[in-house]
Amino acid sequence: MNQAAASRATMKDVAARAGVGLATVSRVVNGDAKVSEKTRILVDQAIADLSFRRNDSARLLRQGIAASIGVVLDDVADPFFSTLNRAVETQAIARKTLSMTASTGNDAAHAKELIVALCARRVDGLIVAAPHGTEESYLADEIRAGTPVVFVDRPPVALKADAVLSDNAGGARLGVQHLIAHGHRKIACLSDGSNLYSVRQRIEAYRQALAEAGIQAEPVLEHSDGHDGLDLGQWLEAADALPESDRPTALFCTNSRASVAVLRALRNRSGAEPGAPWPALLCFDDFELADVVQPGITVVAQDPAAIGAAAADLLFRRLDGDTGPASTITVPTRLIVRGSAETPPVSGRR
Amino acid sequence: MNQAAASRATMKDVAARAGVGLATVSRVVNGDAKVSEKTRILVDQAIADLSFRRNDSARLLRQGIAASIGVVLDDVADPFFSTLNRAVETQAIARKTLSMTASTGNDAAHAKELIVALCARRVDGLIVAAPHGTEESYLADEIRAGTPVVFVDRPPVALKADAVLSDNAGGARLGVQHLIAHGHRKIACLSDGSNLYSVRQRIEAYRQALAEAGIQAEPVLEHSDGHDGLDLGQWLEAADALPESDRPTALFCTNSRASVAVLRALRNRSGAEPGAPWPALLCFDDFELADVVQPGITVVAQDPAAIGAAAADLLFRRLDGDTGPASTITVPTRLIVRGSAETPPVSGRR
DNA sequence: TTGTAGGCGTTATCAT
DNA sequence: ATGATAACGCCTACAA
Repeated sequence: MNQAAASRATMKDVAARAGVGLATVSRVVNGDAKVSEKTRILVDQAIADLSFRRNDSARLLRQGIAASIGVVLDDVADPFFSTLNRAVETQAIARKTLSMTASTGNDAAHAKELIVALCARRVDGLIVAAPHGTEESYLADEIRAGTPVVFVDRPPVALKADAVLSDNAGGARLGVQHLIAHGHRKIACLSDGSNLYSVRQRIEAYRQALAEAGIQAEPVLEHSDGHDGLDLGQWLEAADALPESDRPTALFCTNSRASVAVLRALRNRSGAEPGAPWPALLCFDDFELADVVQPGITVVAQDPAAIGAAAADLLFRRLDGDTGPASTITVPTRLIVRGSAETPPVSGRR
Repeated sequence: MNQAAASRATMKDVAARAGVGLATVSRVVNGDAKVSEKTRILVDQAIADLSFRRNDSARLLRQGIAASIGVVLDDVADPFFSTLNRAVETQAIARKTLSMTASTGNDAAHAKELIVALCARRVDGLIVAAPHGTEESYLADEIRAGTPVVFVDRPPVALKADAVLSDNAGGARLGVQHLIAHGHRKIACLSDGSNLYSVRQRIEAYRQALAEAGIQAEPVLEHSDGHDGLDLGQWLEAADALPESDRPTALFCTNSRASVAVLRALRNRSGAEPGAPWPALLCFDDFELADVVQPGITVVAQDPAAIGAAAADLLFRRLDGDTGPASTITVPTRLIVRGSAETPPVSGRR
């Protein structure tokens, strides 16, 4: 019965069984017009008998393409990147292209290994969120060698290449202005991941928005991981202990990790009764259940699906032969008002 | 300068430039011992000059392996599957194996296309969450042809193959018992995705737990999508309108989509003041911020990372030649108490 | 319409 | 130690 467990039948086998030439089998398999009905049936029978399936790896090697792309992201389990990844995958599948995904863990050395491995497989192209500290020279080599690369979430630093980014500056600015419009002047800026390009952009925009509104920036109100030896919870405790006139009345979280940390800390505020008032809160990056938390969290939402789709578009355009200059696409962000940021500046007694 | 933009250098090119034979280049590239220092330097130089990089696709074709696996899941953007995916990827990378992921959207026909495409690429093996309605015959063919398949999240129905599952029954049973232990007898069972194997298992366990406790199952208290024409919000409204003696005092959500819907509905309960009491709530499947919502949501947590790791383990064991009988691994679930389920049965007046 | 032969970029088996 | 040469499984002129 199941005689062959190890190796699959090849076209040669099919040709032999059908008593025809190799090329004829190829023609049948590819639906090539010129083959007589008689031999087609013969071949189809042999194919069925041997349950032959064309080996696409061999086919693609011969044709010099891979019909697959590499997708290199910080972490495919992260909601932002997984959504981006899904959008890329959808575009790819529509073009009969498979995607090989790999997570860098934000480690530049690991990223390099992955990218090199992908290029060694001769993927048709690459979509990359390059970790901080990536030496781009090897990427430049790959691009020159003919593997187009589209950067996502962070632009290349010393490289002219396509990129798709969130409107970090615009979004952050809008968010901070929103807080200012609601009367806040003491606005803290909280970050976890301050070596990330996107986060740095947002912090910069925060400062600028303050300046534009004629508000003096105060370093005490800025907290980034690893900059003052405190974690976010400790920082909030310290802020609570500030004299009322210095205490922040609003919190701007520049990324979701900071947001989650802040939400947890606020939730567990020592000695607070359940309904104690929160400072105004505005988070960059939307998250599931942001509308369910009490109060609903106002956010500047990114659109990871749009980023992924745009990146795939760009990449496939290159694969289709577009040799135009490198372009950078900025994907808009959106302010979603849910209540947490629309409170007046009363410094919540804790 | 950049003369070659189109095609990369091949070993043949390197051999020519170094003035050596093809085989020698191969030896150098692979660090094969027997090659003189002199020629090695020569070849290395040529490699550098041409910035040659071995084409792994060709190499792997020759060696008859793919060094890559296929990962077919409902949706790589779903938190459960993306975490599972990440775990698989980690194991794969450790074995110098790349993973090609593909999302089925829970569509059996699409899943088949993806799997067939993956097998045509001759992936070494497959990790699959098969959509409901999958005809398994073609999978059986692939397995017979030598591509091992490990099922995740749902077992094969008419197939003897490896599988890694959550302890759906045990977890659901534990959860319902927890509610019962807190005095509840009117426990609703809410599902969104009732054609999913896992959800069906949980519903079944819910019924059994009730029966074991001597509680009469009441169909009115069970709601599944598409079974009564109501969405979850409407169902909750209807439940609120029930006479107090029939009204559920506790809610058991069998999956995260139901959980989210319920959380939203409870949050927006018509005419409820912010602090209005909730019924006891217990959700199957953990989620980010489950501890931040007020009250914290008690859940039966799954361990998608463990599932992914176990599946990869199983698959690689097969690839290493294990021909033992198919095994099914059940990954334990864990009850995480956070407050939402530990309230006595007072039917919250809305 | 059909078959033969050469090649895609490697590796593996022979000799030398 | 090194080099031809034949595979791997397929596609594609070119012939027949």
